[in-house]
Amino acid sequence: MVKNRTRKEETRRNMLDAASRGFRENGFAGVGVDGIAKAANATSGAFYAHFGSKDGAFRAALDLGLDEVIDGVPRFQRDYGDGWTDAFIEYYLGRAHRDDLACGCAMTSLSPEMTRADAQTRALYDRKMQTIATLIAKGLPQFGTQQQRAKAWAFLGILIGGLTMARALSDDSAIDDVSVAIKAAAAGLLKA
Amino acid sequence: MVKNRTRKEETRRNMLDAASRGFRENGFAGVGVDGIAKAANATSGAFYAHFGSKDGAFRAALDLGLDEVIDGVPRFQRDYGDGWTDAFIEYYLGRAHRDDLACGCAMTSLSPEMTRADAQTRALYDRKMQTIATLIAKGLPQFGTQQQRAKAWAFLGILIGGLTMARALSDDSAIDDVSVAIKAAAAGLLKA
DNA sequence: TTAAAAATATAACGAACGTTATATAAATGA
DNA sequence: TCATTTATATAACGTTCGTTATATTTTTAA
Repeated sequence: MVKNRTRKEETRRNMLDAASRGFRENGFAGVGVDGIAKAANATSGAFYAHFGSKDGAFRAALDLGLDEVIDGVPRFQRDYGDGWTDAFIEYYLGRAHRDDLACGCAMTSLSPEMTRADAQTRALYDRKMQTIATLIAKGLPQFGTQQQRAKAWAFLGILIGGLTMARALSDDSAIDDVSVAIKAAAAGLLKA
Repeated sequence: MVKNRTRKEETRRNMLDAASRGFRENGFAGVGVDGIAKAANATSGAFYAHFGSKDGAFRAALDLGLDEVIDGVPRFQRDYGDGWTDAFIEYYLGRAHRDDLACGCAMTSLSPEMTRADAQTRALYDRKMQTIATLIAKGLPQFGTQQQRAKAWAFLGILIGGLTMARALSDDSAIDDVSVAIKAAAAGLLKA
């Protein structure tokens, strides 16, 4: 029983990993069920047993990806204290995260896909993004909850847009210009 | 000769329009050559005669889409003078632009596709984005060219990320919260 | 050890994919 | 008007798409 549960869950985890990478790198329409299954050393049969549909797998990947943010933000807040936003900005637009298309933040890679997602998936996105905004707002110096929340949304917006733009560019010095500018502006808008 | 040229160019324009809409709404992988051709009341034969490949059509759509920005920014600057940035922000995150997935700004809809585009297309993106940044920087109050350019990049980043997030959300009040917050932050980062 | 159940693999479906080759239609220049 | 060129349509290529049905393997419970 334990062995079975372990084996089954490992297959699922491998496929969820492959789906997460695939959807982030290639978008929902850019990767196929067979491709995801093959990347996880499995087959489409196992894929459908676990996720029911391609949309189901995308939803699971989105769920996991946004949970990584929900887990990550409090970790930054715990590890860096008041300077957590600077550390987070540095990480988010740093080279390592910028270059990691397959495992980077789900907010940047999957948000553009939401306009094409089904209602259930979009509802999930809404809920998780609200949670993320709340977590960020709690970590900002208090100027009243409303202003905190507005700054949290702006913070998310500039990070997502900045990373998207930096990744879209090819020229190294342009990428650097954008990264530096976004970092400064993201820090600045929290202080204002 | 004139009639022929007109007819040919009209077919091309129809297909370029359909490609622009299709790629923005569904992403590069989310729409097919036959679908684009059919949406333009044409066939794949004409498509390949005009664009050579699907990548070629995407490149043409990107080219046109970023040119719309390159034409639009100076128009805002001419029409609104010093207040052009506020007008631009209001337009960019306004309901009409937010809801118009098919014809909205190419920067927001196509930037996420660039990581998967070929080298030629990415080089085109680089060039046009530099042009756009320059146009925006020229319209900002002078604090030295370097700071202007940094602010231009940050301005683009927060608009792209903010619009992406607003479009990704489903709940109307959440969309409103994000839009309001992004508008204020975008205006604020230019004044700082 | 063996029957029952659960997990995974295989095979097949019609449809759509990007692309090429060829056929038809339209426009051009003599 | 009539041959020639150009633009567009049609047909077909092999491949991959998401999904289902069925077969096989693995695990579980007795």
